Parts: sequence; C-alpha cells; structure tokens
Amino acid sequence: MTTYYRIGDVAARTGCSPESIRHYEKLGLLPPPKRGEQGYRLYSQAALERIGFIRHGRSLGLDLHNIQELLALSDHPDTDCSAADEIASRHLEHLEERIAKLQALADELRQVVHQCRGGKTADCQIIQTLYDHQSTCSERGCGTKPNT
Amino acid sequence: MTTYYRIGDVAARTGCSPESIRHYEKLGLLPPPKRGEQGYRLYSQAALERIGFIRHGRSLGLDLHNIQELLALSDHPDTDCSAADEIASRHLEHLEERIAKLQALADELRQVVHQCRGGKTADCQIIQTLYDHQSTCSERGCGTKPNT
DNA sequence: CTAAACCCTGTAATCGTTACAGGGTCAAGC
DNA sequence: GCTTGACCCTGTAACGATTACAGGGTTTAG
Repeated sequence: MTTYYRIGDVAARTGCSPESIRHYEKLGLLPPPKRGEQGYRLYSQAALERIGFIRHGRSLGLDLHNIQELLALSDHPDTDCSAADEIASRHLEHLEERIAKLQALADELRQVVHQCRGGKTADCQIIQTLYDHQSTCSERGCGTKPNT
Repeated sequence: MTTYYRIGDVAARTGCSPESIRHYEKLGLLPPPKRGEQGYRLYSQAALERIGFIRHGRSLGLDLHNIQELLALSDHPDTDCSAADEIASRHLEHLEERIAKLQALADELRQVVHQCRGGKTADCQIIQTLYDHQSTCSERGCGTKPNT
C-alpha cells in the first residue's frame, strides 16, 4: 500500500531537480531506489524525506560531504550525536568567517564605488585602486586567497 | 634595459601561481608574453602590474569576466569610466545580498548548534531540524536555491 | 655528472548543478 | 494507426577558478 513516486513527482514535491536526485544517488547519499517495469526510478515516502533532508542541508550551505556524514549519523540512531554537533558548529564557524571576509570586501568596495562619475578611465579611482596593491590591502592579510 | 621575469619569479612577486598566470593568458586577460630562447615566458614590469590588478580584483571577489572588462576599460584611457563604476556597484550589491543570506543561514544554524549535547542521534535536534522542512525555512523564501 | 628545481603543453580533477545527446516508453488527440 | 509531447533512461560535458597531474625538456648547484 506504500505509494511510490517517479522522479519527476519527487522533483515537484521536493524542489530538487531530477538531475540532482540522480546525482545524489550516484554519490551514495540516496540508496538505489526501486525500479518500475521500464526501469523508471520509484521513490518511497522515506526517500522523499531523505531528499528533503539533503535540500535543507544544502540550503543551509552545508556541502554534500557533510550532509552525507549527517545522513550516516541519522541512519544509526544509537550513536552519539556529538559528531552532528561538530559538523554544524564547524560549518557555523566557516559561515562566520566568510561573512566577516565578505563584509571587509564590501567595505573596501564601498570606498571606491561612485568615485569616478563622468571621468575618463585614465583617472578612474576604481581602476587606480585595483592597480595599487598597497592601498587597502597590505594592512590586513587580504592579499592571499580570493574569497568567495 | 627593461628587466624580464620568468613565470616563477612573477609567481613569487605577485602571489599568483604559475598555473593561474598561464590560465589568465589562455583566457585573454594577459597578452602572450615574450619568450626566451627555450620558450620560457618572460614578463615585463607592466605585465607584473597587470597580474597584480587581476589578483586584487579577485581578492575583492570579482570574477574573471568582470576583471577582464575592467582591464579592457583600463586599456582605453579615453573611454568613459562609468562602466567601471557599474561593475563595482553591481558587485557590491551582490556582496551585500550574499552577506545577508549567509547571515540568515548563520542565525538559523546558531539556533540548532549545541542543542544535542551527549544525546543519541535519534533525538538529535540538528538532524531533526534538517528532516523538518517547515520549521525554519518556509517563512522566508529560503527553500529555493542553495546559497554559497 | 647527476639530482633538484625550474619550464613547457595538455588534460583531468575539484564542487554542485545544469544541459545536453541519443535513446526508450507512454499518454492523449488526429 | 500514427504522431506529438511529456516523461524516463544513461553517459558525458559544461559552468568558474584553481590545482594537480603526466610526460617531456632545461638549467643550476652540488
């Protein structure tokens, strides 16, 4: 009596494209689903929830590797859950670091934006700033890695 | 009398790996450099500054496409520089959007982190939250795209 | 004279997702 | 019947920026 959904239905219900669902399966985040007569994938309600889990994790910015670890924990209800806490805490730290970096970049950009109204590029403050390494960059440790 | 640098020297001076330098050349951000007798690339001071421009742009989070446009503007000093302002402003907006999104994610994560000290994963608040779509997600428009 | 440290080219990996190509299956409408 | 469109399948390549090879040549220091 359990209902099964084809991949298109699942996509519509979860907001996760069929391509991504197949991708998750290939990566091992989803178990190989039942197959219908023509080889179509058939998903149970439990699979739907697992996909929801993945999407929610992604929407939080977790990478698929972390999500896989969380799913593995979830698959073993008797294990200690401090590992889950670890993953979430670590990700939160990453987020906070990234926010701080982006904030610094935005501050830097704000200083140059709108400095060149109507001028020629020869005098453009933005372009000058990009050519000038020392100006805003050397004080902080910002010259190392491009920050996404 | 102009000094020329080999790619390794340039890498050391600019903090840009040789691979990236060759990559920028292939993409057309850098003109094909002079070549020494053995085919080694030889870079002028001007090329060094151009690479510095690229790196600084990257460190601000600009993508290579935008940087290429800025370089093109810089190569034509007589053109109007409002296009540069456009690019910088647009990027600043993107940054601010991303900061806001990451901020929201961090807030959401903070609510679940450290909720499961010492428990079993069966009761883990973090994992529960991920399974539970409606909890924190539906109010805002956060269920759509994963945010980097 | 040999080993390390360079340089070259070209290709493939990373991450998550999307977009194809090339093919099969099934429904409704003519 | 037969076509059209909407599905599904597999496998591969694209995106962006960087890194890591493989497989080869050159220079330099010991």
